[in-house]
Amino acid sequence: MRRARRHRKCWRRPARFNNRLQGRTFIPPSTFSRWNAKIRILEQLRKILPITDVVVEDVAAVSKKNCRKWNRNFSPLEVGKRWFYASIRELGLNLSLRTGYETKELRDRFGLKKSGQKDKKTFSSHAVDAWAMAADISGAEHPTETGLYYWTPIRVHRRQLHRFQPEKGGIRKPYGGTRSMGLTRGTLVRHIKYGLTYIGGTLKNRVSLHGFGTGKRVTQRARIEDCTFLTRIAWRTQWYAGTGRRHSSPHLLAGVSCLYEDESREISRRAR
DNA sequence: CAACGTGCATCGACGTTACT
DNA sequence: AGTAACGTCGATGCACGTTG
Repeated sequence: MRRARRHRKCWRRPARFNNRLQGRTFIPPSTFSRWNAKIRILEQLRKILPITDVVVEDVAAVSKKNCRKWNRNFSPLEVGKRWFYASIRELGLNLSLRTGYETKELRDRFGLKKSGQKDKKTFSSHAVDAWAMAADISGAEHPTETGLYYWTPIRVHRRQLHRFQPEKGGIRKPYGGTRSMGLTRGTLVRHIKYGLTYIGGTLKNRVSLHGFGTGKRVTQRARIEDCTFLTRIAWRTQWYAGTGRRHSSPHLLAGVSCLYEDESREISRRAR
């Protein structure tokens, strides 16, 4: 399928003759994407917080025996890590590393417990280790916030652009892709009825809208005229309030990212 | 033993269809 | 018009067997 496409004429395709690595190391695209996502989060956080240090739990790669060279130079984890660490330093941040064992010791020192239930979106299952490592650098004594902010990348299907099975008449319907009716998928929108949502797929001159917090499809037949376009987003974000502690500061509403401060202000104003 | 292929289950996204 | 369910597809992870 994709192989066939490679041989087709494609006048939009820009010249690719000058895309050699030129001394840079190769990172597999999927690896790059994952690590780069963390860097982008870091860059966003830096816009609203005075970050000076970054602590990372340095995970040991599963090494293949008798393959020292592979382990060092080719293991996606090793390559990704090296790229990640270098990127952090390039941002002008101090980078510290901790091993998994050190992290556990820190956790014990702070008297914190870790929960293995990763499906529970709680501080103790996802954030303790990060907090303990950060506290080791910053000197914090106990967690003051146990809420969680979830960032989920909005995924679009780019590879398959048509259904595999042709309709009657031999025409394959469009499927996936990054645009719906000329709009970029993932564009944040305010709909007359459904509110803060983002653009998903399309059907018969209508678009699907997905809830900003949950990503759940709320409608499939939204008219474009009913939408106010706000901005393009690459993540959906959701706030999980910590339990057993009241927040002194008015926290953001579920699903409202700090990137869109105007939006959240507007929404909390309405909620009041 | 590592490397690879295969089958299976699961998840989420997408577009269609049936029902109210 | 609104909703729910459905089938298809891509992505992923796992267990298992085969190969060299």
